[in-house]
Amino acid sequence: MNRTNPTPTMKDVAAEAGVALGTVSKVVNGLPVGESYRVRVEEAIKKLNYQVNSYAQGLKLNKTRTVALLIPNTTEPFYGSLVHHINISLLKRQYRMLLCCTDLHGGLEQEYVNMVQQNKVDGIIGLTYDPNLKVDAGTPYVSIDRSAGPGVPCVASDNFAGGQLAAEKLADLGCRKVAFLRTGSSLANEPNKRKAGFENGCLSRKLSYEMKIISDGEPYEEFDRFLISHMRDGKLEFDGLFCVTDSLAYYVLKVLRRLGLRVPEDVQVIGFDGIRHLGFHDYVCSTIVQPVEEIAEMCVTLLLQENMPVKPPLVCLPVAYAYGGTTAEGREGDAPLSRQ
Amino acid sequence: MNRTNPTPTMKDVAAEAGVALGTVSKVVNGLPVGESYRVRVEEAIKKLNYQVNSYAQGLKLNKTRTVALLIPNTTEPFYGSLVHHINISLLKRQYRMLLCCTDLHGGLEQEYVNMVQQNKVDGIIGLTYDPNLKVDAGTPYVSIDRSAGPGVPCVASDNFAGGQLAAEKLADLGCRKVAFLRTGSSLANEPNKRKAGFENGCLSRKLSYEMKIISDGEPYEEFDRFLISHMRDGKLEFDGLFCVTDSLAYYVLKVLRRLGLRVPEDVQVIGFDGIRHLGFHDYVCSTIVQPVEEIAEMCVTLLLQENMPVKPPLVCLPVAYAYGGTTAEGREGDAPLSRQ
DNA sequence: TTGTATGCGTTATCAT
DNA sequence: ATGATAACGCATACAA
Repeated sequence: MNRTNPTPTMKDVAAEAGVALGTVSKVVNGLPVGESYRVRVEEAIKKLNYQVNSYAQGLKLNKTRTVALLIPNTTEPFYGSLVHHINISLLKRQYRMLLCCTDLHGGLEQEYVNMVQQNKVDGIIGLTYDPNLKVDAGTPYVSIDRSAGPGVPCVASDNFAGGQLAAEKLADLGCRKVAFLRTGSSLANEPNKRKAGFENGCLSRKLSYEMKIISDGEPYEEFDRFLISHMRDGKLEFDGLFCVTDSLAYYVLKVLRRLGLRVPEDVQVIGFDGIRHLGFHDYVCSTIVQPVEEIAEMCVTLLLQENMPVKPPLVCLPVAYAYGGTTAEGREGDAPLSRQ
Repeated sequence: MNRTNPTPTMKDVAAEAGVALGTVSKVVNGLPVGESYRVRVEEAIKKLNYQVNSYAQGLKLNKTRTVALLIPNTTEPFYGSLVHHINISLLKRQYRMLLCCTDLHGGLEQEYVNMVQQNKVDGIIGLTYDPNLKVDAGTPYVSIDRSAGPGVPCVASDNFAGGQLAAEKLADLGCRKVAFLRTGSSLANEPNKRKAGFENGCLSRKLSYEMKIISDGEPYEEFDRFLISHMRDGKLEFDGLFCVTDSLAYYVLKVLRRLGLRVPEDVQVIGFDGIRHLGFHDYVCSTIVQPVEEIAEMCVTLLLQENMPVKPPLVCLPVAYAYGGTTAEGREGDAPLSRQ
């Protein structure tokens, strides 16, 4: 009544309750305090609608309950899904999440790291492409899909096993001659292991295979040319294709359609990621599904885990095959989900 | 050298440079200071790798350069796109963004509002569904797609015009009898105006139309039944469909295919949102495109605009039609973009 | 068990 | 123009 304080502080609460400042702090933090005091303080808190100022708290404790997530964007489904699940894992633990989309211009990643470090985040989770990103040693850091140096855990799907699984599936489904199609970043990261896993699977199943790998700048049309060059009398030499992502598979499916090839009758296609159309409809294609939720949870767990003498340098989470209409397989096992 | 301070403070910089604390502050904040002092301070900053502690700054200034974004999720493409562009608009202005995905359980929206208010954000942008969400009067707030009471600007696409445009397009493309299919939240929001706009367009073009509107809990199969009930000898009574979202259009396209109907030959379909497959491939369908980037920019501008005596209660941004393969139209004008 | 006093790192007000 | 000092809101060590 005496003053019209817009946002009440602990001092106001103390005055209102007629107790000392420290007592209020203890009540707020759940420390033992006399019953009668506790009640009075809680009443005052309710009455004034008091909330602790997390900036004052953060300054004092040097802990902010805030984590930054660095990711290229939230428009591509895999990233969007990752962001979503990391956000939920964090919120579950009462942690706030600072989002930094990095792909507007290259080289911005370091800038964001600096920015969030200055903001005193308690940790950083990053899916980044800057090979020599420097994050302060004092800031806990977990990297997704890319090893970021010693001491920094990397969380990823088991990409090697996924590639192998793709080869095995194609073999099981009757393929004799397959191809691996890849595009993407040329720097060392976990998804690159899909290729090695696929090769390994092909070899162990005696599957004859070829590779078409284009690098970042090159146009997707290279794949058109590759496929056309492997056509004989309107038939494709391959009866199975493994695309490094569902996104690429989507493109390739369009090319195949244009070439008059039927999927899966003429050629079977397996992608990677486990993307669903529009977020929750059916799969884009038969695919190796990344365990996005588990990746999210693992990142958060590793990041926030205290007193861990040594953190695992690389955590690979199991992938699974899912039928998505572009393989011969019927619906046993993993049926494609659609809304409802 | 004397002490191994993990993170240097202004005091350390002052000591290093041999100047007073206040001088350092001025240099950091770009206030006028003697040239020789400035140089010495800047050198010390570089040497110690000093960064201002934004928590101390936030406490002092009661400004945090942080905005919270409340959104259902980042897995559905429209939301993902919105998050992305808002993030970019904010980062451009050196603002940080706190992300809160709200759809894990209902009713959590209020909890997040409290949480971020306590975190002293400078503002909140929300795409929310809680009809009686209470945000502190002191916290600037901008709502997307839903009016959130007096004094709170609402930013949305021009949904009415979009609905009308859809009807006009269908009429232009030769449709005689069309239907509007809708599902979604029953509470008052801007997207609901798509229906009124569509009706208006139909009336002005003398298009005969019907509506099929199902509410939140009901299964999508209601649309199957609706369409089947309007079949005559294997032909659909409608030659045009307007779906309230691209997501619904995607579902409906599958139903139509199952029913043996060709799109766009037998029936043309227009959706709403302007979603692209996997984020950057072609459109899901011919569609009314929401200007997501402009919505994002408008939200941020309105939110951060100071000294605005009165903020606009409702801002409607122009939509556009885009060809996406499910209408008769050729590729003139808005061709469907695909990678490359 | 409760109250008091100090300091977290910064900005801003005031003398100098 | 520069330097000392108080205050932002909170937690905590210490005194009562």
